[in-house]
Amino acid sequence: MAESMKGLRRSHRCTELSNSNIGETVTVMGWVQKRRNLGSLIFIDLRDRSGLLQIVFDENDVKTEGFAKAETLRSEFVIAVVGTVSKRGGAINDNLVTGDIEIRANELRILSESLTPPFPVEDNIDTKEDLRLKYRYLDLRRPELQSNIIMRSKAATLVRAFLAEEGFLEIETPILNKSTPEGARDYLVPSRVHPGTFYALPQSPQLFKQLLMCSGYDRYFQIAKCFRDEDLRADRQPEFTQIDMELSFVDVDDVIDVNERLLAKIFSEILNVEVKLPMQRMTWQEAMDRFGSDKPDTRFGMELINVSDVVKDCGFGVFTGALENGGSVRGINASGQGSMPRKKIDALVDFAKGYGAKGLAYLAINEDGTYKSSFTKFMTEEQLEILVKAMDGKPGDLLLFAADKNNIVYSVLGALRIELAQQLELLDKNVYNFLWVTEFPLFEYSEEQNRFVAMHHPFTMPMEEDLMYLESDPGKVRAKAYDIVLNGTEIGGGSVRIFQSDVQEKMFEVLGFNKEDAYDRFGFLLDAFKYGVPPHAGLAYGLDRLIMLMAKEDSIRDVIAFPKIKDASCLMTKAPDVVEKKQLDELCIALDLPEKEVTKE
RNA sequence: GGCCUGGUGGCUCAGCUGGUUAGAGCGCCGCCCUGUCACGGCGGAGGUCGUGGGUUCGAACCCCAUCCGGGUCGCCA
Repeated sequence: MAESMKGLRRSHRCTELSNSNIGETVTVMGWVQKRRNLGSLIFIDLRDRSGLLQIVFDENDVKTEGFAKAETLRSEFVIAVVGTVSKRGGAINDNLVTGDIEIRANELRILSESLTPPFPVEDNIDTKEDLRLKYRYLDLRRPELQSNIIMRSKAATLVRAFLAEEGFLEIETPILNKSTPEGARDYLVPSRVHPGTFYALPQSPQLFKQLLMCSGYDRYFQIAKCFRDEDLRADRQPEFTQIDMELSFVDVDDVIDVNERLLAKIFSEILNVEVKLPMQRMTWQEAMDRFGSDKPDTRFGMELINVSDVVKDCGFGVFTGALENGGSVRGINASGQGSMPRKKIDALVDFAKGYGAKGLAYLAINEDGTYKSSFTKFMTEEQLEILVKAMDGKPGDLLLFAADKNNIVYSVLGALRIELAQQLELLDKNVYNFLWVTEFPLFEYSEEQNRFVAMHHPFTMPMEEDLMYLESDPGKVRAKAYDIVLNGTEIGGGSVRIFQSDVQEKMFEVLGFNKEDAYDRFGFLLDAFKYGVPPHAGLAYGLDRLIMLMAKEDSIRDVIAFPKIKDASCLMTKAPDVVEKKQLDELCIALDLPEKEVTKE
């Protein structure tokens, strides 16, 4: 019995009304949040994206028929109400923006009825996420998600306005692309016109934005959808959004400068947080040495301390063995945690093993200055004392040590540091610590592939002073690459690009591509570089992660309208799904599946 | 692919070492109620304990398998 809204026009959103409108006749439309039926007086909280507004139905105002209709109202019905803005007849509700007014209804129309929703449409973190995602359209009605989505929209608008002001042009790049060899797995799209061939969805607009620089567009940006067919995480979705930009005739500092001002603008306008500029910077090596991470969370201390020199002659084989294998021994001081129960320490040891450690050595300093430790018996009193001193250990502290190859030590202690901070509740979501991490290594060695691979991507410019090592000692070469880190999350990254073909060719050599391979894959870019290419550099943000942190959420799913679950499927639409055989035939695709039948006739 | 964790009315949970009829709050339905806003009062409905198998006199609970979520490692240039 849905009614028409014919003849009515919404005059205000719920919270656009205030006591300055008292006496006015208005028309409001929205969803029934809640009804309170007192018998011959019915209160409704009306909800729209702006908030809540109380409607009161009194038979004297709304007539017998209208009142009877009001009695049938239930949660999530969509209604239109014509009535008079009035001062509240009862007490003021301080919890509502509109808590001092109400609408006395003269006319009610039920525009749409609703089933009882499967979960309450209110801020409520308890409902299981799979249910919320199955009914995402209801979940999205909740104020928390509405405010996240609205914040996201505001941020996008600000980005566009700011970058336009700075002379950037917004240019779209193709979604149907050529598959790239390195990097993440591509999502593939079969070509009907060219059977047996596939487009790839973009992992980022990287090559196109470089070409735009070649074409003279100077300063480009795009709020771009990107796709990577890899496993999901709380902060990783198979499709996500980048704020992507590229600039010509610039170097590292130019990119950093414009982006610091962009971030400051967004945080100021949306969160009213004033970001101090310039932001802190740190080289990759310093970040690893101090925090065991290339995206350090600088909201708390507990920094790594290298004690390799202190323990090099001790009797503890775990320590000396690691050093003999070219590794290191490092520790963190969980100050004040010396009385941590054995069970909890054991859990930390298990945690460390999850990151590749063979174990985790600990030393608790009791309040009386004595030690409780997993390795005291291997070291002399004097050696222990020097170690404790190196760690700045005080009574009541807990020292944790990892001994292994450097990359394992870094990753174990880096992760442990975050884990402890979480346990100790040291992470304040109201604090925003920005950090630029610079001078990343150009390559990392892949044990699996037995060769160097690009840490950022193969078009990243080496630092001038390291160019001489490009062939002789690639592992030593640092890149003009930078990440922007916020509270331990990488929210963006970029680099200065190679624009000289001889450097680019050397780069490909180190990566193990021969000239033909390189041309086959990136020939269009290499050719473009032959016709006049400006020095250029760029950066891309993960918009989802940025908004997640601004909204103080723990998952990017809470800032994406229609996210996918862990297995990359959508609980609401059931994508991905099988397709009709006819569609496959047209694409000349035959399936060769392990088991299940997958095609519906 | 590995590890950790969860699945009990619509929702959120409790349910002891395996023991009688599986409970609570909220929600839902009906009746009453003129100032509620966590409205109130009275009454009521609603459960294959994710699924399949096993152990047992007896299984929500133990075992095996499996399905569905979440976190994480690998992976993500």
